[in-house]
Amino acid sequence: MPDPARRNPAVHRAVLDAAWSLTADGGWQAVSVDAIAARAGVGKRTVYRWWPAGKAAVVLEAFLDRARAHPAPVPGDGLAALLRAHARHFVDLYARTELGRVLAGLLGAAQADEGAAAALQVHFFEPRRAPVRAAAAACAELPPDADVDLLLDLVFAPLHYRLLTGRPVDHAYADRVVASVLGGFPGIRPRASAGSG
Amino acid sequence: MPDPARRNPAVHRAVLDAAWSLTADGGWQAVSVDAIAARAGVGKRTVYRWWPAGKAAVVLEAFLDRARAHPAPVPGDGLAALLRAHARHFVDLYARTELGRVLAGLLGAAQADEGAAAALQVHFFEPRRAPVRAAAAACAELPPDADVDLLLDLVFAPLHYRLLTGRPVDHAYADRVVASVLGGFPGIRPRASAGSG
Amino acid sequence: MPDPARRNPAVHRAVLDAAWSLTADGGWQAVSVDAIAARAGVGKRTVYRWWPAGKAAVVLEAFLDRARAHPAPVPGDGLAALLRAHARHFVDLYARTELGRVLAGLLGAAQADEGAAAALQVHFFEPRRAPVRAAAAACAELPPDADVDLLLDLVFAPLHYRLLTGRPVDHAYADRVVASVLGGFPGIRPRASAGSG
Amino acid sequence: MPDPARRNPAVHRAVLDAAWSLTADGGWQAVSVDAIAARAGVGKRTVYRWWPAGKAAVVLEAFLDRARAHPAPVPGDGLAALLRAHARHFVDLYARTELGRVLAGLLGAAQADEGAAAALQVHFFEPRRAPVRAAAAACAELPPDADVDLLLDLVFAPLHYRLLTGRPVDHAYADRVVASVLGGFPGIRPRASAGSG
DNA sequence: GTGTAAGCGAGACGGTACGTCCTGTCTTAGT
DNA sequence: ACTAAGACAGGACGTACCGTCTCGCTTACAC
Repeated sequence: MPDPARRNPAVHRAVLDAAWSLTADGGWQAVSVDAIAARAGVGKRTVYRWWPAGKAAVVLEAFLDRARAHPAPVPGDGLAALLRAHARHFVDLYARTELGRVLAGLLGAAQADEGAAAALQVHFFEPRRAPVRAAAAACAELPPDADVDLLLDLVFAPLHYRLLTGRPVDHAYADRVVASVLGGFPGIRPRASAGSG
Repeated sequence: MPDPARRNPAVHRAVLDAAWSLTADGGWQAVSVDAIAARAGVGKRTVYRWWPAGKAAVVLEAFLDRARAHPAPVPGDGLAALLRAHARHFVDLYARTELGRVLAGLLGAAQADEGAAAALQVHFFEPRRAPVRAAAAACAELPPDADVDLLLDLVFAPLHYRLLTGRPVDHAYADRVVASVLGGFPGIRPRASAGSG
Repeated sequence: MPDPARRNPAVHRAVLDAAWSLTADGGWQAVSVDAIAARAGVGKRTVYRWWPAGKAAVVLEAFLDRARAHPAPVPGDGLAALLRAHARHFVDLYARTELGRVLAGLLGAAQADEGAAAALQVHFFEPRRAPVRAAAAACAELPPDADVDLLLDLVFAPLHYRLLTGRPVDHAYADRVVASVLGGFPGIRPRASAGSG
Repeated sequence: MPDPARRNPAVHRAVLDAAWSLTADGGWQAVSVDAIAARAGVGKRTVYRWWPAGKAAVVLEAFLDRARAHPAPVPGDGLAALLRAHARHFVDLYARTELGRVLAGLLGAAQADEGAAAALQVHFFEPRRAPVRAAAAACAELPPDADVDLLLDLVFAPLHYRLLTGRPVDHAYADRVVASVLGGFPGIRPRASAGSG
């Protein structure tokens, strides 16, 4: 375990930039530790020193680095506005930029790599969910015993799901998801029950 | 393109079985065309003859083959019962058997492999969604202009989402998802609007 | 252990030629399995398949291959002529061509590599010594109990020694070595012994 | 070029000892500058400061250091006694201790490293030959125009040759070499010449 | 029947990437 | 200044898979 204080920041930057530009150029499968090192003008050893888990770890950090540039929205009042704002933010980030394909690639790699899965959970999913969860829990519209995690799943899962299955996602879709989750699927008519006579 | 009539069914079986047993033994990353061929006692050439797209195609077919053994449920009356039955069926299949990790692996691979993504869409997702979509559309509770695809996303996305992020899924979760989607997230109180004074 | 019958002779040739040309261009330290494979237009795996011991084995075979082009001399009559012919042949081969530096490199590598040492012994030294030993033993000038191996050492060791210590070797030197070994170092005068009075 | 006066003698010793113990433990190929520095508790930089030529230079010095502990013999009278004493001394040093394998390793490395070759020549071969050459030249048995260098080659080359080719060397062998060189290979009978009828 | 065109087992092949190791230079702190 | 520690670029190592290919052997359909 090397001493982070001795890390050369220029090298750190160069590696992340190289990883990012490779990803942007040719997608997830164009990235390799060899290619990253070559493009960064860095020895492979150096990459493995700081990212022992290999390419997934590097790309994850480059991805988080880029995602940081898009701060979470400051929603208006109320639960609906909160969820809508975050859902639209997701769309802006991951359906409109290369970040979406990278996130998909990372989630894909995580399916075959326990370490990548854990890192993704710790450094991406949890940090994104936590503030939304807290803000939602603070909304007066939610009862105190509400399962906020379920609520977040209901809103964000469809967005991820469409991203991973290659189907389009836009603001309108995000809005309809939020509306359905909060108010129930629109237009449902109570079933003419057997005992209604 | 080889002549399917001349295909040796024993070879076909052996390859699928080998692929499946490798997956079961060591997970997605333990599978390789080399390993499949070796375990099946088959030439690599033969694998590529019938599955030109490589390991993802073989594992997909083996997966579908296994999944076929679990027929879809025959739900009772009504939209809620329909969705609940299918959601629970998903849980039974993919959270309680090795099929879940394999589906995750396939979805993962699909993120870096256009062909795998298409095959998964055509041979797995669509065939599973179609009957549910039809049955749902036939329910009197749904208005004729309802976006049934959105409804299916709302129900199935959370299940896939938790599968892919390695979190547990069970019948209770499935039930709550269905209930929330149909009736709205439980316990929501209308917001004391700004103009209520 | 791969089946030699399935070996592609063109590949075999290409690898040996590549190894040889690399050696000729830049000396022993310019050779690497990577470089051989690249110059031969061959996968590294292929090199390791047929020469599992790596670069030393390849260069040894390339070396033997080249050396084969220079058949041993057919000496005239007598032990002196025999040894002189072979000593001069050594000079012609190893002091006048690139073969000398390569032999030195191989012997050098053998000092740190048991396998290389054994291969060199079996495929180079022994096959060269055997015919000379036999021919020498057949000479009437040698008594039947003569230590022919010692004789060969006395003649060939100085040639190798000078090669390995980077000093020049020529026909004159070879001739003087042979003459000294057969007739005694020239010009020695018996010592005026202490007890000769 | 650093100032030798500022050299820390403890460091010097530690490096030589580390190099030697590594060599003893695992042979030539177990030695690396990294390993030397680590075992000596010294920075790599320090090693390269005082031995810019790297591992060969360090091991050479450690080797010379050890060899110094075995002073050359004080032979009795006469050329034969002189050469025999030095030949036996060689055997004692290099065939009976780890020094032999190290010398072989150094000679091996010298084949691929001009600097090592020169250092070996200057610091090992020449200093060893010079006194023997002088003592031999002073022997009354040798004519004034004798090629003493050839004589030394004839005696020492076979010893080195067997060392480098991994064959055994002992006092008896050394003695026979010396006897053959001085008196001619034993038992040679003049050839029955063609014109002897 | 017999040829002739597949399927097939086996595995060599050119390649790309992996993760480790060593070299020799350079940087940072500590003395 | 010399040192310990170790980051760094570079590049070789030997391995694993990939997807293509070339062999013989055996099927089985066509003539």
